[in-house]
Amino acid sequence: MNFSNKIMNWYSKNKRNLPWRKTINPFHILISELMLQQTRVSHVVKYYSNFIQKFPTIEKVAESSEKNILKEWKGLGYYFRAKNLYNFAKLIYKKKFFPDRYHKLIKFKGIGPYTAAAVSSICFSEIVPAIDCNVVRVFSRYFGIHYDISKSLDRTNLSIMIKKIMDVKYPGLFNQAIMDLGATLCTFKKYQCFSCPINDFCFSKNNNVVDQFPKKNKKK
DNA sequence: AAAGCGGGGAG
DNA sequence: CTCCCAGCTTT
Repeated sequence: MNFSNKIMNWYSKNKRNLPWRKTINPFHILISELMLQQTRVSHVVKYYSNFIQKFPTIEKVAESSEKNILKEWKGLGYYFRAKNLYNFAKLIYKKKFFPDRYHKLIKFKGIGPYTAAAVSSICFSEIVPAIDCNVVRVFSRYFGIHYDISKSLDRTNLSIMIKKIMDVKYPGLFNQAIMDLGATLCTFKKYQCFSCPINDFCFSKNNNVVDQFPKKNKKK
């Protein structure tokens, strides 16, 4: 089995049961990804279902007020995300066409490289890696990348590497599989290499240096 | 390249 | 207490 087969096989058996995984409605997926920016999954779960129940469609959001959107966001933090979501809904409501490619999505305020890749791969099967801190951690350990790849330029290089090994038929599932691996087994601390599906060719596991990755530049 | 933006959880 | 988490925008 190649890298992708191992990941996809593991994911099909071990994926977490999360509410936004029951749909490929692009607006719902976008809401989940906006909520998940720098926010833990367990925290988002409480808000996501509540939000889409109150605002199930783009129309409902667009016809609401910013104040009411913010009310649903209360406690989640990073409140500009809610404002960006509201502005996005109003724009799309007028255009009546949901942006279905990475290069279209990333033009909207609040949608960066990660979120554009997540939505376009999950909802529209675009072959583009979604790189969040889980993905950075997994691949910096797997490849043994000896420098800080959290910066934008280096993420472009990482993206090219991932594109070569990702599942081309189910890029959205592949992206989520890597993130799940980073969230459940390849965690920051207390990682569980013994049950990892890709531990055979993992650089840091084979060299016993998992705790040294990912590399971080010292700040301040 | 670095600050600012939130709140919560783990150690 | 510090660091981190399904990041992005602005300076």
